[in-house]
Amino acid sequence: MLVTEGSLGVEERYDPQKVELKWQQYWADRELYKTGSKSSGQKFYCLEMFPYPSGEIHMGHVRNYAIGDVIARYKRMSGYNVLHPMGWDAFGLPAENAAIKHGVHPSEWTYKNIGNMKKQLDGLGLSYDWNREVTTCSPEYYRWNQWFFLKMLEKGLTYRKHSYVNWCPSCATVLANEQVIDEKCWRCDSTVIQKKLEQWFFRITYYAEELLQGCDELPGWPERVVLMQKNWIGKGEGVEVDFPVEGLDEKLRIFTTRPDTLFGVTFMCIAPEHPLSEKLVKDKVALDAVRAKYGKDTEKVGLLTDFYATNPLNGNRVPIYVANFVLIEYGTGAIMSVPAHDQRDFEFAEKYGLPVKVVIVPEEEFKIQDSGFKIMREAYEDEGILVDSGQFTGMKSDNAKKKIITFIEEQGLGNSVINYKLRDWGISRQRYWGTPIPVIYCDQCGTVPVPEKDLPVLLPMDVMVKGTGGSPLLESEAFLYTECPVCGSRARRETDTMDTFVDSSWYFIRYCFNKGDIDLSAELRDPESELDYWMPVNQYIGGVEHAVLHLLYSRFFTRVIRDLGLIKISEPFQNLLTQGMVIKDGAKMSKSKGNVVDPNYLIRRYGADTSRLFSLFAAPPEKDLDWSDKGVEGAYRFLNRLWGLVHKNLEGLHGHRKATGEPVNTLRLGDHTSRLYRKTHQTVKKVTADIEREYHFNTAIAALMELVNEITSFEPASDGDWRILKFVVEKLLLLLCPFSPHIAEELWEAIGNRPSIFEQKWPGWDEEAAKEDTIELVIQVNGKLRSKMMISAGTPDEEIEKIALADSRTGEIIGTQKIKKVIIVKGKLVNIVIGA
RNA sequence: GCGAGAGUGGCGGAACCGGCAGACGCGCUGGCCUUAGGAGCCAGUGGGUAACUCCGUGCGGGUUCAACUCCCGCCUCUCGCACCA
Repeated sequence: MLVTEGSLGVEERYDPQKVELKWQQYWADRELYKTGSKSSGQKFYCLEMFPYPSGEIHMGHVRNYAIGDVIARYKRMSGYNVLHPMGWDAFGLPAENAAIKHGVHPSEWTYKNIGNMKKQLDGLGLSYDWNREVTTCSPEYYRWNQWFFLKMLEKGLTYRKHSYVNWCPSCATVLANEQVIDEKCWRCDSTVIQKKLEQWFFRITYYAEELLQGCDELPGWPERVVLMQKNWIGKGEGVEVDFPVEGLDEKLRIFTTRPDTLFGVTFMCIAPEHPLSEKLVKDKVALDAVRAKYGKDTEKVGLLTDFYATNPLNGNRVPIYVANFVLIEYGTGAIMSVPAHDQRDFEFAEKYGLPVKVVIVPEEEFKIQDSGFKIMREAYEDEGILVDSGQFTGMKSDNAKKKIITFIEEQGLGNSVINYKLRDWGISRQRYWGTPIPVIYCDQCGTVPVPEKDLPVLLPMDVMVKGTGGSPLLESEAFLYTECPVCGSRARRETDTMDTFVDSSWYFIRYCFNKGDIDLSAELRDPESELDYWMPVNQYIGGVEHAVLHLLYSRFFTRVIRDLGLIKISEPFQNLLTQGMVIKDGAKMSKSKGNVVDPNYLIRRYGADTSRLFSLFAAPPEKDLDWSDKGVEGAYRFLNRLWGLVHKNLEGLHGHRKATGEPVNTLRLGDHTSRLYRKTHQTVKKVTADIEREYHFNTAIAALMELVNEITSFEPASDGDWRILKFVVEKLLLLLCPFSPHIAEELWEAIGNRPSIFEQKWPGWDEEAAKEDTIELVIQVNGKLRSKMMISAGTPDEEIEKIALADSRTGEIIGTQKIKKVIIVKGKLVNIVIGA
C-alpha cells in the first residue's frame, strides 16, 4: 500500500538518480566550487593525482577521488579557500596503440575519452573547479614543457649524450631506468635490451644531495615512501683509489665504501664494458661471453685477464678479472675485491679458488686474542678491529676509515667521493604522442634551441602512427624541415618527444592559474605571483605506485622552478596520502583477472552517494580496500534508512526551523532526549577528530551510523523533543555531507533549510554537553572483570572504592583474602588487588 | 638477502596515552509483517558450558595491579629494493 502523506518536497522513496542529477546541476550552475582569489584568506590546496584518460574510470579512481573530495569539502566548510582541481595526463602510449589498432588519431581518441571520463567524474559529485582543468596534450600546456626544457638548457640542466639506454623491442622505444622492472618493460613485460642512442637528459643528479636532504623535511609523507626515495637516490660515501696495472702505463681506479678493508684485497674485478677491458683481455670471444651474462640474475662469472695490479697500500700483487656482476654505471666500473669482508667477492673467490685474507675481526674476538684458524663460510661484513693492516692494525673500522682516507689523499693515491645510484633522467622518446623537444639541428650551427618566441613547437596532426618503430615524427615533412633560427638555412627538427613524466612533474603548478591564463615568463617578473600563495600542495592523494618516479621528478622540477625564481618553496607536496588498492577476491582489480566492478554500473544501481560512502567506510584510506557487493548494499541501506527517517518526521522537522544554535536546557529534557542530544555532540566531536586524525573516514562513518541508530529509536513527544530532533538531524546532515553530498543536500533542503549545505560552517561541539553524567564502572579483582555498575560521573575516588568493595559480587570473590591495593582509573574502572 | 608494514569473530574492520577486546557494517539465527520475501522492522550473534564460570587478539617468554597495545625471541603474509662495492 502506498502512503501519500509527506509531500513537503521530499519523496517517500529514495531515488538516487533523481537527487544526484538535481544537485550536480545546481552546484554547477551556482559555481559552488569556484576557487577564491588569493585575498580569500587561508588557502588549502587539495590535489589528487590526475588520471590517464583511458576512457573509463575504475574503482581505484572512485576511491582516490572520493577521499580527496571529502577532504576538500571538509576544508571548505572549515573556512579555507580551497583549490581542488582536476585534469588529464593526456599524452602517452595507449593513444598510439589505439591509433594502430583502430586507425583513429591519438588526439581524437584522447579528447573523446576525456569527455567521457569527465562526465563520469561529475556523476560522482566531485567538487572540482573545472576552470582550472589541465590537459597535458594541449599546446597551451605542453608549450611550457618546452619552455622548461629551454630554461634548463640555458642553465645546463638539459644536455645531450650518447648512452646505453634501455630499449624495449616490443614498444620500439627507450625506457627510463625506473620503467624497467626485473629487466622487463614496465608496460608490456618484454625483455629489455641495451642500445646506444643519442638522448636528451635532465640533470636530476645536480639535485641529488638536496633531494636526499629534503627527505628529512617531509613529516607529512608516509615513512616508507620517504625511505623508497632515499634508497632510490642511494647515497654512498667512500673513496676512489688508483691501483697501478703492472706492465701497462695505466691505473685502475676503483670505488669503495670500505677503505678499512683495503689490506684484504686479493683480486680486482672490472665491468665487461669497462674501457680497459679490451686492453686487458686478448681472448675477445671469452670477453663477449662474459658480456652476454652482464647484469643477469644468474651466477657470478669471471674471466682472468693477463694482467696484475698493485695494491698501493701494501704493494701486494693481485690478479685482475672481468666479472659480469660489476656494474659499469656505478662508481668507476671497477672494484677491489675483499672476499673476507664482502659476500659477493667471497662467492666469486670460492668459485675461482682465490685466497681470502681476513683484515677485520669482531671486537670481542680481538680482545680474546683468538688467533685460531677458522674456515670462513661467509664473509664478515660488519665493522670491527683491523688486523694485518700495516700501520692501521688495531684500529676500529670507523677510525681506520678516516685515517686511511687521509693517507690516500696525502699520498695522492686517490680521493674521497660520494656516489649516488640516482641517474640523470633520460627524457627522449621515439614516440609521436608527446611533447616535441624544441631543438633544431643545423648543418652550419649545430644544435640550436628553438627561440622562446617560437613556442610552442606544435605537434603535427598529419601523422598516422603505424607502430613499426622509429620516431613517427620523421614522417611529417612539414614538421621535420624548418629554418635554422640562427643562420636561416634549411635545418631539421628533433623528432623525439618527451617522456610523459615531464608533463606530470609540474601540473600542480599549472593549476594555480585559471584555464588559458598561464604565462610563466611573465610570472618570473611578478612579485605578487599566485604561485606563492597556492604552493605547496597541502594534501596530495594518490597510489603508492608513484612513490619513486612521479614524486621524485616533481620534487626535482619544483627545485628547478624555484631556482628559475618562480616560487620560493622547494617541496611541492606538504602532506602525502597513498591510498591502498581496491581488492576483490584476494587480488587487485584488473581486467585480466576479471574481478573488476564497473563504477558506472554501481552509480546507476545505487547512486554516487552509496558508492562513495562504501569505498570510504570499508577501510581506512591508506589500507587496501576489500570490495564487497554486500557491503555496498549495507551502505545503500544506511542512506535509505536516513531518508526514511527524515521523511517520517518531515512535518515536525519542517515546522521547527529555529532550533539551530539556540541554547538547550538539558535539565528540562526527557531521558532519551538528553541522551540523543549528548550523543549528537559526541558524534560531532568524533567525526571531526577522525577526519583530523589521518582521515579515518571509516570510523567517522561508523559514528554517523550510530547516531542514526539512536535517532531511529527516538519518538519525539513534546515541542522540545522536536526541536532537539531538528538540531540532531541538521548536525547529522552537516557531518554526512562531505561523504555523501547529494542526499545530504537534498534532505537539508527538505527539512526547511536553504541550499547549499556546503555554504554552512562545519559544526562545532560543546564539550560540556558531550560529557556523560553517568559512567559504567568496571570492577576488577586481580585484573579480571567481576562486576559492573552505573555511577555518576563525578564520584570521588574514595567513594568509588567504597562502592566497589561493597558490591556483593566483589565481596564474594574477595572473601577473607587480604586487600593489598586498590587502583582507580578515573571514569573507567577500579581494580582490587588481593592475595595472601 | 636487506628494508618497511601487517597478523584480532564466519568476513571487512574498531579499540586514540597500558584500563570492559570485537564499535560500525556484512553474514548468520530467531521473530514480526507478507500470497511470497532475495524488501522492511525487532531481537540475538567470539568459542566451550545446562550453569557457575573458563578460554580467547599468529607462536613462546617477559615487564605490570592490568598487555591487541610495551620489551625479548620466533613463525607467516604483503609490499618495496635487490649484485650500487
